Amino acid sequence: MRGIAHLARELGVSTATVSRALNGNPNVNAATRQTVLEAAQRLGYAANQAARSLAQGVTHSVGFMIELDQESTTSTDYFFMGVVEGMQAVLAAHGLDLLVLPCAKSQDNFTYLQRFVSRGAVDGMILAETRRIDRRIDLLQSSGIPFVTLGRSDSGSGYSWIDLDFEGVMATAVDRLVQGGHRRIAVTLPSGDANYGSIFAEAYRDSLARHGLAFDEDLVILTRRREDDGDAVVDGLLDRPDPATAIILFYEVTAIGIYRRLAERGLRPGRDLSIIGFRGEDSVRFLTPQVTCFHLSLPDIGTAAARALLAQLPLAAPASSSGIVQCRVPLSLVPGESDGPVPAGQA
Amino acid sequence: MRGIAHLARELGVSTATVSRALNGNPNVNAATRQTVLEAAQRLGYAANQAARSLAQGVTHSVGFMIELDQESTTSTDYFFMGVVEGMQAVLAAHGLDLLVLPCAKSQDNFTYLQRFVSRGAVDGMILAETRRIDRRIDLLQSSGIPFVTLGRSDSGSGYSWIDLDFEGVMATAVDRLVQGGHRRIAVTLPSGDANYGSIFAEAYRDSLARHGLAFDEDLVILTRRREDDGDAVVDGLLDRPDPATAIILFYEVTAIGIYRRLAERGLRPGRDLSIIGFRGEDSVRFLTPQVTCFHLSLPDIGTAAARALLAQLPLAAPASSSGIVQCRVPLSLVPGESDGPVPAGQA
DNA sequence: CGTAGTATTGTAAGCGCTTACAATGCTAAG
DNA sequence: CTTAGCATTGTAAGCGCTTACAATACTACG
Repeated sequence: MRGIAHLARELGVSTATVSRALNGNPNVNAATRQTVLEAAQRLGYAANQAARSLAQGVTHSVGFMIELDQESTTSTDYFFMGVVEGMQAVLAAHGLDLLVLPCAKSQDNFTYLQRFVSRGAVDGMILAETRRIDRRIDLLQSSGIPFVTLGRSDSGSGYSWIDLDFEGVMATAVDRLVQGGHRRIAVTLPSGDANYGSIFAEAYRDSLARHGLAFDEDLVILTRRREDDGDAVVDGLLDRPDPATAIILFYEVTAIGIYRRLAERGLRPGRDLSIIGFRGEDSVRFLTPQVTCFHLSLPDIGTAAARALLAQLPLAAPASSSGIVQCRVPLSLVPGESDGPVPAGQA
Repeated sequence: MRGIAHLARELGVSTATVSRALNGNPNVNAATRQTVLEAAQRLGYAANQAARSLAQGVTHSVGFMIELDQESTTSTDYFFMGVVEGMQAVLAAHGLDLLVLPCAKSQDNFTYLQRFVSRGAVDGMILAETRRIDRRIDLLQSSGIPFVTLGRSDSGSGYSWIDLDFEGVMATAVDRLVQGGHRRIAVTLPSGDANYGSIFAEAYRDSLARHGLAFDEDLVILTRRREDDGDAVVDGLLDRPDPATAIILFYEVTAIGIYRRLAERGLRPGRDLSIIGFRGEDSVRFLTPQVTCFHLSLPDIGTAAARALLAQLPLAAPASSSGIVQCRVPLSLVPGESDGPVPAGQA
């Protein structure tokens, strides 16, 4: 606690020797190192972080910037923990600390990020909830600090990102439904300005097009991440001359409301309306029939992001090509009974 | 980006003046300050964090240590974001940065904490998931760093903590049930070693005792935070000579499984089994009949913790008595229809 | 025995910023 | 006209650590 000088004096060596011993510098007598390490342990000494950073010009920590949104607080939550877990594991293995930096939705996320970056508080950054147009990316690129984003963006160019394979998910889902004879396939999209909303929407149109199905904007419904929205979805899709026979949910939790509403109307999921959820969530596990959905390992996202960042850090990176990683993490389909072929005699 | 010296040279003043201007030191000519601030803005200058910390001996940041647990990931969940939101708001208002520090369950949380503390990486600490015996508290106390815990512990003494008013919750719940004629009141408790489990259990026994009800350990059931456990709960409580007529749930999500199982047995929540949940959770909102439960503002917990910490920091703390805050945040009962009087003709 | 070469340690110069203290230029009182 | 007193600015000494470079002590060799 009293600094390296204290420890050095105690041992009768110079601070340089202590520093070298502690940092694994090879130019130290093995015996000396041993002594120093023991003494450090005994006296509970740990190098002052600020001093180290200042002297080395490196912080040994990376930031993960997340946004706090009172509204969708519970949604980010689950996603968050799993991802952080993966990141933490990888970074820790490389001697890096992960600092989760929460930015209130109410404050300017650009300024918030800028503070940490320009102050040199972290060696690298990971961003979440990327927007289609996201100034933060330009900021990071121009500042030259290594970074990775969770989610693609149209801003910046040639930077590393990790994203979900929304295209693959959508293609698989639509293929499956079309296979079952569905031609009126609806979709729910997230309200909000994160880029994944747009991507999911595009993938939807593309997939329909591939099968020669017309796009009908009446089959597109914006939802929040709440079960309540199910009523509107069901009534909106079925009470029309050309009702939808299937729906793909961005927020799987919507299934709860849909199931309830269907039950009220005496209808059954998988027969009267085929439902495919996007991302297997605990809160939907108990529904009967089981929701057909796509699964995903949250920690894997985190490790992927962390690795992508490591590739850019001046650590043991053996000149790994460009160092840029752009990866769409695939999700696997977990068949349930919430979807099925169009009943004979229906459109 | 190029340091305060660069800025100073650019302006033809000394670094001291620049520093003073930037830090709001009153001994600077107003005009000079203006010039400096403008130049800093224009050149995108921001003081190096490490250098500041080293010179000032203060980091202007506080850590919030959380534990990542793949298993119970969903438990910490929902809790996290809301609480962080409150903390962040209060701390930011005082010019402090909040660093969320995730510790993998697999690694030693004591060592993890120690690193950040002894390195002087933060000015203060907030701990979550306090254990009944928690060495981290002793560590923090002996290190002298200001800290607050979310949850009580038997370790340490005279430190600040914020916790939920489990006692109040339990008393209210039991009172309400007894009022309805219940005398066989069961409870579910969290498995795991966090202290709140023990506290909830004690409060349960105390409340029963207050009403002269005997404690029966058969009425105590350990659950995880999953809806599945409902089956065991229902069958275990009802299939016995002296069945329980009511149950208080630590994890409200258990209600989902209970409802399902009751339905399978042709029974109805609120009539055949009274249910009171502990903490209103989104995932249970959709159940019918609505679960009677206790509500809580997550951000309030966060702000309370942050304030308790601020009281210990050498900021604008006007000698606030001892600076120690120990507070049990009350929860409000939100009546639903999942509980009711014991039907006539029953035990 | 002298010397180049190697292993180990010490010396001291920063890293970029803050801040006590000294210095300067004024203003206003004597 | 002098000088005490205030406002403003500059000078320079660290903060605790790392690291280039110098110094020292050995070892092995010719």
